[in-house]
Amino acid sequence: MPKKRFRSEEKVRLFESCCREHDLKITPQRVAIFKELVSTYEHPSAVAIYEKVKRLYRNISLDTVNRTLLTFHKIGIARIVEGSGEPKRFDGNPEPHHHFRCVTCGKILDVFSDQYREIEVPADLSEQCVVLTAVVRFEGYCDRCKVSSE
Amino acid sequence: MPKKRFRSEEKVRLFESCCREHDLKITPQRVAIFKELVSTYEHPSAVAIYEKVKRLYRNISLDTVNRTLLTFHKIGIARIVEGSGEPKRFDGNPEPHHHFRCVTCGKILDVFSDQYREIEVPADLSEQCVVLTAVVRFEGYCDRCKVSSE
DNA sequence: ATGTTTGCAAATAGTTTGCATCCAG
DNA sequence: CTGGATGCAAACTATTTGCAAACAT
Repeated sequence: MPKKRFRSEEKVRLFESCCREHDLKITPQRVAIFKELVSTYEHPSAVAIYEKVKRLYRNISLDTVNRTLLTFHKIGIARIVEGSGEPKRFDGNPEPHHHFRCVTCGKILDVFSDQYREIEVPADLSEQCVVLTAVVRFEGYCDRCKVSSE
Repeated sequence: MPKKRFRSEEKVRLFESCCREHDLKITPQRVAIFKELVSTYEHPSAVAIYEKVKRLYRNISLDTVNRTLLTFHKIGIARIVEGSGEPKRFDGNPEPHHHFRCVTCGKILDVFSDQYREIEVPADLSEQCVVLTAVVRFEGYCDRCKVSSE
């Protein structure tokens, strides 16, 4: 039996106990979506996962995939790495700086920090790609929202 | 006359020469949108700018604001700091790591780098906010797309 | 003069919501 | 059994596109 399969089954067991912790039912759809999510490095969209999972579960709906991924995000199993769902936000400040984003209210703060004035690009990345920008992105609760999150 | 006004007019002159460089016509709408963009730290959305500019130009359309901001982004005057327009993308890898995003094809690469294993949160930020995550976000052209961009 | 820019309307894409049915616990 | 989960349809939001009229150069 290939090593990969062992790893995957182990992950699924961890996933299932995580579901129980959060009072989420372990449905075949959720398991399938989870397996798909952790078996790729492609940072898939909901549609991409939907296409793959549909092979096994012919009549799964895209909505279920969407809802499930958001649920995974809520309980910390998945991260959203692109597309916040919020409308585009613009910044006209040309000075190099970084950003903090409040996950509750969406407020964006500028972070001017000497420690990150110049971000060094890892060698193996700059060998592969043309890197134009490098920004540190902090997320959390802003001064207003942190109170209600305690 | 307040200092702010001088600064603003100086910026507008720079803006106008930038427009000429890129063969863009200097329209009152563009100037108004530019002024609004550079006079705020709120990282406004197109709608937010639209609301403000509408006070001066009663019948400006939201589409113009949208198109103008995208144009600004294209010529390097504005940065998009939230909402790529792309659909949400998910990552099931729990290991701390960073991301590179290709601005052309949208591909996202994982960046595992020792230099940024633990990102230090600037003191003045952590005093204000509860910081949950800190990620370096690189952008540029991936190995495939860099060829056509040369 | 002329070609870009604008404003309007319609189309599109991604996501969310409401609701009846279904199924895991 | 029973409440949460699912699938379907419809609603909603942000954004984009097509086009005629208006305007900067």
